[in-house]
Amino acid sequence: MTEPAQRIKVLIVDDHPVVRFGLRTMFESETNILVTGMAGSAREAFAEFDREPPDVVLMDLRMPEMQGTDAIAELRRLHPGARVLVLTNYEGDEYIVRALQAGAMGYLLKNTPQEEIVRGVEMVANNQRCVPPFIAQRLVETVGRDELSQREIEVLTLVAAGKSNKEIAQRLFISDKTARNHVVSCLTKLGADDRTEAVTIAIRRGLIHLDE
Amino acid sequence: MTEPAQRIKVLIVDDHPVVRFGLRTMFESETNILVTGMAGSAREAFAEFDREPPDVVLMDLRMPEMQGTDAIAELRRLHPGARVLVLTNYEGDEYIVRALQAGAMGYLLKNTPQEEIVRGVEMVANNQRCVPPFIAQRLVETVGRDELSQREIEVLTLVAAGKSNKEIAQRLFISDKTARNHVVSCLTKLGADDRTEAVTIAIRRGLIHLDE
DNA sequence: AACCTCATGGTTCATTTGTACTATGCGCGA
DNA sequence: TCGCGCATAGTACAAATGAACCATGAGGTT
Repeated sequence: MTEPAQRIKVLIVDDHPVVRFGLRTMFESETNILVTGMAGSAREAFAEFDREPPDVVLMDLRMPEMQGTDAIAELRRLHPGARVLVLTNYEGDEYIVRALQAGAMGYLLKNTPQEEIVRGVEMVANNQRCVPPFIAQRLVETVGRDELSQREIEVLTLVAAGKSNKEIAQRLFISDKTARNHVVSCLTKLGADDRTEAVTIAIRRGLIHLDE
Repeated sequence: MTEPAQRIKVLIVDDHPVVRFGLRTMFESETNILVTGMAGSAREAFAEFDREPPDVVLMDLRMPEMQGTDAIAELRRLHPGARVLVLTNYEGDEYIVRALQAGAMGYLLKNTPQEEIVRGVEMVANNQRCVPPFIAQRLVETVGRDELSQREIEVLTLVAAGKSNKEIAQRLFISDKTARNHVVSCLTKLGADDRTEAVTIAIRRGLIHLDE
C-alpha cells in the first residue's frame, strides 16, 4: 500500500518555464513518480488533464488568465476526484485558505527542499493531506477571524489607492458616511489602528493586491 | 568571436531548489553553456566563485541572510571582473535600479522563456548588457525621480505599520512636527495623495517591505 | 564663499479621519 | 418568526492629517 505498483502520474502546472523544468528534473530521479504532463496556464492544464488524467496535479497559484484558486475549483468541478497539491510562493493566509477551500489537498512553498516536495506528492497520491507546520500555523491563525465582506474589500482597495472616504463614496455611489462605516469595519475586523495599517495587513494576508 | 571555443561557465545562485534544478536542466541542453556551480545563498556563492570562477553568475535577488543587491556589490568588490545576470521575480523599480547600480549586467524576470534566458547568459558572457524592454521601461521611469532619504524611508516604514505622526516622533526621538514634515516629503516625492497611497507606492517600487 | 540637501522644529488652518453611537431594510438560516 | 450580518445613512465630537508656509544648523559640492 505504501509502495504503489504503478508510478504516480503527475501533471505540472506553472507559468514559469524554469520551474516546470526544475520539477520535471526533480521527479526524473524518483522511481515512483512519472511526470505525464506540463502546462503553463489553467486552460492548458484542463486539456492536459483530459489527455492523460494524472494522480496528482502540482500547481502554482499565480498564473495568467485564471487565478489559481479558481482553477482548482474548476478542475475539481470537472473532475471531482482530482487531487491537487499547491506549490507556490505565497504565504498570505488568504491564499492558503482559499486554495484548501477550493479543494487542494496540500500547500507547499516553492523554497521547499526536493525530498519534501516528493514526499508531498506521495502523500497526496495516497489521499493524505500535505500541509506543513508553517502553513498549518498560518491556517489556525485564521480560524474565528472575521473576514471582510466583498464591499469592504472593494472599499479597502480604494483606500489603498489613496482615495479619501468622500472619493470612495462617489466612486461607489454611496454616502460618504457609509464609506466611512465600511472603512471602520475594516479597521475593526483587521485589528488595524488606521486605514494605512489596514491596507498593509490586507496586502500581507492576500486580501487585496497592488498590481493592476 | 561570437562562437567561443570554451563553453560559458555559469554559477547559479538561488535559494529555491526547484529553480536551481530548472536552470541546470535548461542549460544541459545547451552546447555552449556549462553549469560549474550552484549555491543557495550569498555565502555559498562566494565560496563557489572561489572554487571555480564562472564567466557568468546567474542569481536571484531574494535570498536568506544577505540581500541580493548587497551580494552583487560584495561579489564585485571581491572579484571586479565578475559578470552578474539577475534572474528574479521582482519588478519593483528599486530592485532594478539597485541591482544595476551594484554592478549587474542584466536583469531578467523568472517567467522568461528558456531561449531568452540562454541568450541573456550569452550576452552577459560577451560583456553585453541584457535588460529587456519591459525592464528598461521601468528604469527610464525612475530617471529624474526624487528618491526618498534614509530618514524618510524609516518614517514611511512606521507609517506602513499604522503609526501616527506622534508615535513615529516618539519612536525616532524627534518632534512630531518633524515626523510630519518627513511624511509630507514622502507624499511630495512619491506623488501620493495621502499617507496610505504613499505606502502602497513605496511597496510597489520596492522601497519598503511588509515582512519582518 | 555660495550653494544645496537633509534633518530638525515651528505656526496656522481647513479638511479628514476615527470613535461612538443610532437606525432602517434586506436576506438568510435557525 | 426571530435573530444575525450586511449595506445603507445619519449625528456629534475629538484627534489626526495635510497644505502652506518659515527657519536653522550640519554636511556636503562647486
